[in-house]
Amino acid sequence: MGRSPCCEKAHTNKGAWTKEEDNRLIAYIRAHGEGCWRSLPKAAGLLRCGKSCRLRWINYLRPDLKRGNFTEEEDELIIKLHSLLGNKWSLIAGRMPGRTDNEIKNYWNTHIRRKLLNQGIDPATHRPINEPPTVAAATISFSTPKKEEKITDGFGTKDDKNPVQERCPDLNLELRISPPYQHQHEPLRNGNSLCFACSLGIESSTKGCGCSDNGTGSSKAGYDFLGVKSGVLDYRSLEMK
DNA sequence: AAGTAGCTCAACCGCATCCGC
DNA sequence: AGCGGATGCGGTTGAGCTACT
Repeated sequence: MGRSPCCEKAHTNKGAWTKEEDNRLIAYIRAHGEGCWRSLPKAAGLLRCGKSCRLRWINYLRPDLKRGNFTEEEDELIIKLHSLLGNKWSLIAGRMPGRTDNEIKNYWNTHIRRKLLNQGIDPATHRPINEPPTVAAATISFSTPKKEEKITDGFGTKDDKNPVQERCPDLNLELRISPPYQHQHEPLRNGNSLCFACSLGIESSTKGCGCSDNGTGSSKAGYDFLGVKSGVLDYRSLEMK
């Protein structure tokens, strides 16, 4: 059957945006707000597809964008977040106010990757390139994998015959996480437990999560994954998108 | 000055996911 | 529950720029 194209390609501009187009888009969104990208181009008088408008706004025109070079602190934060989240650029961007996923992705590919390689660190695994295999490996789970679901996590695609796993047999690519050992015997003070996704604010609701946050706010309960709450990695101070 | 190799980043493409019906 | 449209995401491309020969 096939999906219909997101827009009528024969009647849309492509390539670099002109100042005039930018102004039209800015004016329209200021007047009407974001949303309904599909109908926006027509309403705004733009010969662009909705996707293109959305991308232009999010990556370039949004007033809250920081622009400019990344600081050393931002570098380190990107590296930390990437080591936790993999190539989940939108999640990483959500924890870096004023930065876009596209910007971070480009910056990673052009600067940080090379920087890590120069330091002898594998940018995919965040381990020394020549490090011998170790026994322990952190395992992270954002959700219960569906049957036949393939999950990409920045370390490759997880299949039964995952070549990455063959190369790195110590890597547990099931990516599950459990609370620290003592919590398994010692319930949290308020009786709640919280999954990693809710703890980091990745899961926007508990609908598909199943943790016992019950909408009480992810900052209230939960264990301190990698020091997220204790300040080793303090993401609470960072705004969400 | 001309050629070209390398780099950067805005933009595109296709697929995944969400959500209303 | 299933379908289909809308939106979001990550990988990739290519134009423009700079550095080097």
